[in-house]
Amino acid sequence: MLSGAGTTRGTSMTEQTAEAAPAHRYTAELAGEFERRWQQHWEEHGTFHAPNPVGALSSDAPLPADKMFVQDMFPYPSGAGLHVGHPLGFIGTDVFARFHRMNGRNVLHTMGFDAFGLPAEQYAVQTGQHPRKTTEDNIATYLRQIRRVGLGHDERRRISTIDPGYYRWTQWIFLRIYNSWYDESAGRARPIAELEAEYAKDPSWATLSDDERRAKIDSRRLAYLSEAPVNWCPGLGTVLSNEEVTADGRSERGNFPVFRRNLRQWMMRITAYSDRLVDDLDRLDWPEKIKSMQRNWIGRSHGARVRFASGEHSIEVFTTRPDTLFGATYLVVAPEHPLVDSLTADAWPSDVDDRWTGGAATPAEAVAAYRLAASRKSELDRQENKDKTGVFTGSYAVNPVNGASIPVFVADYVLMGYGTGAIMAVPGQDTRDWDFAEVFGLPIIRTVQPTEGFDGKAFTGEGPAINSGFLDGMDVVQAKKAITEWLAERGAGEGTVQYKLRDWLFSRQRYWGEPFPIVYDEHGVAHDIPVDQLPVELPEVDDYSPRTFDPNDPNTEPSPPLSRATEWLNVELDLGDGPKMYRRDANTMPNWAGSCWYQLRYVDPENTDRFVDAVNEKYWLGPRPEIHGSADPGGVDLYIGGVEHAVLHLLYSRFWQKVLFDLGEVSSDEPYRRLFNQGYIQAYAYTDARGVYVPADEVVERDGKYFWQDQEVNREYGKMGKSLKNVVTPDEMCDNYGADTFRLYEMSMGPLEVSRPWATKDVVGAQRFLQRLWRNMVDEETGQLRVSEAEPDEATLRALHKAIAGVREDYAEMRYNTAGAKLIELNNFLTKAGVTPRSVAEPLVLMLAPLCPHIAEELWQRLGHDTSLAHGPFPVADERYLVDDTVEYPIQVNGKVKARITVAADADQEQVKAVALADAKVAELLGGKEPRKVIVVPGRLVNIVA
RNA sequence: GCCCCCGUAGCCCAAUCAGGCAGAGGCAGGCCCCUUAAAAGGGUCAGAGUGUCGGUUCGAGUCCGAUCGGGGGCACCA
Repeated sequence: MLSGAGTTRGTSMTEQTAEAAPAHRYTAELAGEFERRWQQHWEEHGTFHAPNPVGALSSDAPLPADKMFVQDMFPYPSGAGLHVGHPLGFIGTDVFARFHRMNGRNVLHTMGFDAFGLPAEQYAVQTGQHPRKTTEDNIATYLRQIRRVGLGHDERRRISTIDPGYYRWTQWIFLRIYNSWYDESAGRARPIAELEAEYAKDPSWATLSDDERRAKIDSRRLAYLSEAPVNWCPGLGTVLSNEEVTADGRSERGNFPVFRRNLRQWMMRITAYSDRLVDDLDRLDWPEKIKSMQRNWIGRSHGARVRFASGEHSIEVFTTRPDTLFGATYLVVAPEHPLVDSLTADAWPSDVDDRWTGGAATPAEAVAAYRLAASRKSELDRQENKDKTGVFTGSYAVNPVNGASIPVFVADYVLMGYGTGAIMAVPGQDTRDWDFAEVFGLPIIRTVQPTEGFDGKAFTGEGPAINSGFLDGMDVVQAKKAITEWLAERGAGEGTVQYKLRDWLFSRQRYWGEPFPIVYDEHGVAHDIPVDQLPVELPEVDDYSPRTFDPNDPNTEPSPPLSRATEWLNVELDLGDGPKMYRRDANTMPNWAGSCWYQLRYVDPENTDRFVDAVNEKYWLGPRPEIHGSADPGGVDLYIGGVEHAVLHLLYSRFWQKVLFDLGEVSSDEPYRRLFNQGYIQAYAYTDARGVYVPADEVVERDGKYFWQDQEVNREYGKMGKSLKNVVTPDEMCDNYGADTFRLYEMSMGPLEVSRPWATKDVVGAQRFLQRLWRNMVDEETGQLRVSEAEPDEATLRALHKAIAGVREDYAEMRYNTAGAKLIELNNFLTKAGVTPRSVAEPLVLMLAPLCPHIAEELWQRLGHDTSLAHGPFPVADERYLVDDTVEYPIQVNGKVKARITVAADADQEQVKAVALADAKVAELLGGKEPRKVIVVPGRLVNIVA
């Protein structure tokens, strides 16, 4: 037994049962015995091997008529092992995969490991054990745990991102991206060589120096080095992507402060794909929640840039509401805006409002003080304190639409990182501007007629334009169009689209990641490693840690561990102009790199010539418009995982897929056609009076209160975790109940997408069902089969076919909880009947197989079949038994059920009505009067309105 | 502050898409059988009018509008 927690009682009870129970009862021991046997059988027979059309994994036998690619989100092999929450989605995909496999599909279902990552590296830093060793040990544990659950994986397709044979191709894809540029006019990525060829057509190209040409090319690459503000996290010793930084400016992992620093780092030009990443969401069968999170993150907004003259300068603002231009009563620029210094006037105007000066004698003093204060505010301060602050620059700008002179302010409610870092403030239609205008006593002009009865401040709704000259009377959409055209004609602005999405920071200062396939020459110029020299393998090092610093000290520099591996770092290579010394890139790729393309490697894991063979890729992942409609992007048929990767993995992966698609490397332009988010298994945890967690399995409930060792404890609801002392493991469940019981229980707890509390005491219900089903087919005393060869009666056939029809539909719709209930119902029918006809037992076993494959295989074999049921057949309902001869109608009088009648199923509405009115109880209630109305709902009920 | 999802027996959930008898299934509970005893055995019984208010309808758990409670996402993004 792996874990001692919570198993003492269970084990002794199991042993006791085993002693007392009939020899052939379906107990945890018996289940465990044949579960191990069937797991071995499947492995030895390659039961779940899905043949490829071509290559190493192809087969001589003809391919099945249809395919199905089912995938779980790439697990990280944590050292803590699995708890019962982890396999929930895995079982969900397994049931789906098994159902479709039984229906004759060629089903690809496997699982590999996203194995680079911080925990193994941190463990290595503490213990000196190589992260590869830690990771491989964890993978072995993980595989042992999932094997016990009976997942039908094609184990030939197991991959791991840390294998050089895998990350060779991760590096190869990086180079493909590096050697590409985005052609805006074509709307797709193209090889960088084609850009160079286009540049070369221009005679001036030849006049440029090598360095100038290189710089021009490099600035267009989809993977590029950039000296730009990045998220520097001293506590982790690495930089982070925007997606890895929480809204309050801390690292998602470790919760350390993150600072903006200018550093030279690798970036991925994901912004080139902003529009396609938004637009193509419409072509995906994904939960709306995830789509809206991605839309939100990309943050596309349509608007206009407008230029306001201020002295010799021009201040460009971005607005989504150009229609409100007549109501712009002041401008605001961000404290970091490059024009701030030149806009700052020498002296205040004589009539300056006291509120505008910040108490300073000159604008320069006021602005300097304000900028200093703003720079000291953390992201968190800026967010939490929404009181409007700012100072007047002393300058005025001209509103291009009416020539009005309006003051220019510096205020930190305008962010340099979005739009142009400057806004036109329209307090009448914007709450933030209204708040600011109130504090500073600025004029407010309404330019949209508020709806009647509106008594709020800023009006952000729709309405006709007012106080807006030639726009008056237009609705918002018309006015936007008209003013945008007006501005464009005068060169004062133009329509534009703005995004929140930023390029993806792609380098990390860690050891345990993919090295970059890049070297630098003596001039610091980057060169890519020739493809035939990949992979660039990680060197052995003595010290795995990056330098970490005081988490609160932003004035520190990243120092990656690979920069100390000097022998590896400095390398002699022949890159086409003879052997020369180069210096390797000491950064590694972020954890997300390996998971950006793993579905492609699952398809062709052993291919050494290509990352995936084109024929295999098209077969498993290609678009299938004939089935999914003309807009079908292709991709994995069902992808199940948690919602936490909504804007990380799922966005990055889509981006890589699109680049590879543009370059002609793959046939689908989306990686995951259908996405499904499973819920989480949650658990109760208990704390004592000191707030210390106590073992959850030792807590007892009395009168709605909870006690541990006779002291009352406080109940919390949430995650399962070691520190919360409430972990339940799949190993315990397999030991105490068997894997099939565990699978059935997890799938029966509720719909897959819903989070639910774990309740070990409820698991017995699933076991009892399997016990009864077993007993209906196998004699508990002798172990002999006890099915009847006699033909079942009509009622039994009706129960069977009703179950078949319902269960089939439930599996197809992933309603496993109701599928399980229907199987229990059918089994209860057999229990009551006291006899199990073979012609019912066999379909029942087959229908049980996706949920509980081991017991189903065992019974199938005992029923006399010598091949696995993994490939079906799955029963098909006979329509004959789905329609009843007679129907019982409840009779409502004024909406309340008062009587029941039974009529022939083919009776028409008039006949049903006649029988209903003739019913004695109904006649009595009507008292001889004519009903006002009689409603007959065919097959359902009759309602009489008296 | 804005947006999304969810509130059904003591508990987990069906029925909500397409309005038509509130119950498929499980846990816990009562009773009976089996057992020297026990149960993770067998059988059987009971239990809520669907968070609240209002509307539409012959008829509402289901549709619409409020409101309360829980969960999640976004948040000075112009």
